[in-house]
Amino acid sequence: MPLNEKRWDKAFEEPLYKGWRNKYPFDEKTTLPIYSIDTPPPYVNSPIHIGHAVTYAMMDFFARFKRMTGHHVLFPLGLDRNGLPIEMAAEKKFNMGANEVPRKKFVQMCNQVLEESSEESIDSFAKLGISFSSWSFGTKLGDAYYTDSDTYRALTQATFIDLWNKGLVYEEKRLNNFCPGCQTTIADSEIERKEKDAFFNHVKVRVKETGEDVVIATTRPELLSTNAILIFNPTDKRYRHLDGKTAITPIYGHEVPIVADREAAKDFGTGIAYMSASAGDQDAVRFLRKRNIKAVQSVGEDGKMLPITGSLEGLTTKQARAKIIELLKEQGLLVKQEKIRHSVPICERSKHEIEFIAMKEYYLKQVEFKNTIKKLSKATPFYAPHSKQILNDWIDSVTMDWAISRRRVYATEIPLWYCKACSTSIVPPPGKYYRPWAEDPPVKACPKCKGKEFEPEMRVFDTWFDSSVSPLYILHYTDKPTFFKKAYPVSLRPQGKEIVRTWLFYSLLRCYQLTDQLPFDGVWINYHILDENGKKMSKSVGNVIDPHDIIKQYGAEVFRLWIATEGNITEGDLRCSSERIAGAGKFLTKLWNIARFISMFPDPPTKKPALLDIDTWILTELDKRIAEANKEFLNYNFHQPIMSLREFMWNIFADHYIELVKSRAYNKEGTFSKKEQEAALYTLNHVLDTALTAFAPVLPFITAKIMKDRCGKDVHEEPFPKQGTTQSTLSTVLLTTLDSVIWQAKKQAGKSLRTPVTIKELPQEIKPIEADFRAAHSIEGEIRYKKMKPEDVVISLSH
RNA sequence: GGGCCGGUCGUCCAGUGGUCAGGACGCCACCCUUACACGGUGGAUGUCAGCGGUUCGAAUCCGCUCCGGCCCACCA
Repeated sequence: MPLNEKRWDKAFEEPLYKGWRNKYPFDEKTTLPIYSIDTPPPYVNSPIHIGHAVTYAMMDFFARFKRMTGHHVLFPLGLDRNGLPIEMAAEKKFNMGANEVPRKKFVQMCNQVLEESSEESIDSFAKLGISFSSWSFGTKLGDAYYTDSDTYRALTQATFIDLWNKGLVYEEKRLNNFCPGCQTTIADSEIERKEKDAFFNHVKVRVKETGEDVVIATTRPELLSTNAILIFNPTDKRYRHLDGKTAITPIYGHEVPIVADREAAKDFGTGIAYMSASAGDQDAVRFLRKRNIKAVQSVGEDGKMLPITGSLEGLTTKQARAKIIELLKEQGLLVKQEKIRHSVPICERSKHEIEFIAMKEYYLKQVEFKNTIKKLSKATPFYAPHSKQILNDWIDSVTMDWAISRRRVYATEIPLWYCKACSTSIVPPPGKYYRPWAEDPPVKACPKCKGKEFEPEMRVFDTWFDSSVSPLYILHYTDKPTFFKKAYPVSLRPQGKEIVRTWLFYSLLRCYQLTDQLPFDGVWINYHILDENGKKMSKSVGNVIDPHDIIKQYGAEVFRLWIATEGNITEGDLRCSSERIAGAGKFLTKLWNIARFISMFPDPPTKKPALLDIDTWILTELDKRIAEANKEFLNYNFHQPIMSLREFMWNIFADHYIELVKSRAYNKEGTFSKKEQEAALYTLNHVLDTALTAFAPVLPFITAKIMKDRCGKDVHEEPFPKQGTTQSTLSTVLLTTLDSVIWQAKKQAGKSLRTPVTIKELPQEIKPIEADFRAAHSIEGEIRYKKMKPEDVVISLSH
């Protein structure tokens, strides 16, 4: 059946993607090998950005390819709805703090925000033609899921209970990263750094034994009350004589030791520094742990100074800093204030400066698993391989266990109660979703002291504690153990490089702790989409490209083709410009017209006819590309094979083969036999069908439409083409050069390409295809064949 | 300070030892040749960041340097 429309139109996409919405459900009873993708649930609160669009489209390449190679694909859609961003959105919307309203009310407020923002983001995915297993939210295998659903939270809690019972969780009071903005402890991985202006305050300190003054430099003078030690570098001659002496803390008069320590930098500040037991930064935290100095809190959980700081009590750290500077000035102890720029730790979400406060938190053991995770990392293939380094670097830098408890509201509750009488922890049985703050404990009396009064745990989990069990969630770890056993590990974990230290690391840790196995068969790491100038896209800069607009303007298919042709996102960042996306679309028109041309001829014979040499030649060329696609698609490399197929279709198949066999396909003058004509028709159709099938994972729309309109078949039900066995000896370079030489000769003479020519001698390789060649170039007269280069062919124009 | 990625025509990217270094977009010229002017044919444009080394031969391998981007560790 001939194609009617003159060119590909993005309007063709809508009925197609609508038709795919329920086309690829997951059947747990499948006998096919299972291929599962642990999709990264995007956060609902913000619309899908271009990076999501690109990476999800690529996951769709993988899913469609795997289906065509005989796999049953689990490709779930998930949305992440836990955590701070939702709380912050709710606080903003209702202009109320989370702590100002009853918990129940605040959870309702969060739910309302979620209600309003959830569905919109899915729309872009649908338009992109993503073949998710399901688009409806539910609890069946393959269903779309929310990370805050009761089922998901029940799984998170069940895994906590398991780890608790295995003795991998403990509670301890330690200096922790505390974000005054979020009012909660946060993990090291949630800390960013920011350059800030500050004053380096040079302060005199009296040495007790010698009576001399040394000058220390500090950016945090408000922590002087908890001064624990003065340090200088052992190689520093200026201070060597002070080793083992005693310093008297200014203002407070406490006596502290002076010691030599390698961590003191000779050339920084004055070379001698004080270390506060309340820790001014992460480095100090580590130092205190090393020297076994007991942490003393000087800043309260509300960010205000505690009584230990004397006259600073009740002030914020900022006010306290100003006040103590005044006090030091009054006493003549402030030598000078030097303006410096230094980096301070800030919370990656609220951007507040981190305070280090001693609080009791739950920890999950991870330090003792470092070597194990290193091994898991080693055993897991990464695409691209060099991305593994990001993970290994992070593993090496882990020095403390993971603080998993958070003092927030909209997240999975820690499922614990405590006996009021004897403080025994009450752990419920796994399998249900528990909200201790709203429910009674699972026991009537404390198993230890028979007490009947209980205190609920109010804290929640770090959201990565939820996300890190996504492989277990999508394969139904707890409720379908038989299926889980068959399908685990997940086939592929695709994710961004920026969450290697969180999502990937924690997933490996937790899934291993729970299952004693590698969670993934492979990890695919994507880099980022930058704007056309190579800058990171951000709302404040205003260089954000919305995938919605791209799809609206160019269509999803153009966008998908651009993704495959622009470069390789597993190798490095890619730049995105709408001009280049538009340029990619030209090939769709070309492909459409190739198909339209071929579709205008009568149907080819169903049985393969005897082919002419030139037919075998094009099949051989096609085979090379099919072989490459089969090999590279397996390694998640779509860029090269698609470029190569595109080049083949345009510059070899259309430009040379089609031009050369056109006359035979029409056979208007009866120059060719019916069999020969059929051979051309067969080859034209066969190449087209094969190429369309090979393009189908990347270009699902146009290939489906062409296939359907021409012969009623669904290209996505076809098996991926296998490499054929055709062997042709005809040289592609020779043939294309020769075409070119003749076209050029006609052009230079200002003649039409149909102008008859006489060519007395041609390279001998052309002899087997003489009839096609003669017809294509309108060659008249006798031709002799000999060994020669195509460039040396003499063309004489007949008229 | 450590790590990763990159530095190839005006622009964006391929190319990981072997003939004149490819493509796309853009540019120039000619052509509406009955699938396609979102096309065709042809053309211009590059000391492949720099220096040194390995090799018969290097954009490609090794070393150093410089320049971008990102991550980590950082300085009281």
